[in-house]
Amino acid sequence: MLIATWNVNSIKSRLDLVTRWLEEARPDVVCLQEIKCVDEAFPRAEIEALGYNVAVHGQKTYNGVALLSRAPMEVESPGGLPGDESDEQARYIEAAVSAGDGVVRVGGLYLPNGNPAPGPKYDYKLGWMDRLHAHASARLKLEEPFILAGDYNVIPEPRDARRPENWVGDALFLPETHGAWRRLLALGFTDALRATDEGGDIYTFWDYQAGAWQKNNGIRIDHLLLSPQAADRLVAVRVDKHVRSWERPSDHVPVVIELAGVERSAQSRSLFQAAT
DNA sequence: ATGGCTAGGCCCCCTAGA
Repeated sequence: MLIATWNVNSIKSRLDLVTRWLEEARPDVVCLQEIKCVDEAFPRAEIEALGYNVAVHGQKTYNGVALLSRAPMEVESPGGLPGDESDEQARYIEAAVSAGDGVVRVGGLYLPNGNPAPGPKYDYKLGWMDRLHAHASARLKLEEPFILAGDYNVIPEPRDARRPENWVGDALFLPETHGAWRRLLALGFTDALRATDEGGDIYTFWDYQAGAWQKNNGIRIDHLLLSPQAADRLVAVRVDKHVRSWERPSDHVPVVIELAGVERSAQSRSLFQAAT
């Protein structure tokens, strides 16, 4: 079973690339972030035509998340991250996806950027991370395969940036951000990429500006965190870096994991096969 | 990054991103 996350930076501007990548990668479940549209404006029919069920938690202009699944899914309603009824930003969606004779729970998230820090936006980021911690802790008690995937806007360590010195003082790299990230992992999550590759120079975002892509001046901020039951089944992780070189790309690229012991849909394929 | 792109909005200049 292939599960992916991708910040597409507007689904309307990126629809052609998204369909191209879905046909190429054939993931079973996809978490999309920054769709930047209301639910009604999501290009549902075009995605469904590729064999996906679609669940959307959007808003006008900013943010917005969606889940795509080949298998039937039961979506948590209403969307949004629990813990603050007054929060109107569309940044979290969760569903239980049927997988063989079992279920895989997937939470798709778009964690606030938080800049400039300090300030109200950074306070919102830290508050959001506190709420994510509380929600994740409750979900882990279910002892299910659970994947929290998305754009975390967190550079976990210096090796996750080509130029870490550029990020000192940034909301993505501040000590308080790192503390909240580590508390989340300490609940019992596994950072999927780090479970399979201890090296540096693995990035998921390259800025549009200043030739960042050409210089490989990237950062790793898109992550899949796995519950113990999911980590036990982790087979492989892949960053689809080549998508950044496509025409009119998102500034983020897809990250894909393969879980074993969960039946693959007939049309999906193994990461190992895809890599050859 | 002192912000060099990119996207959305009601839109010819602003906000936001990371």
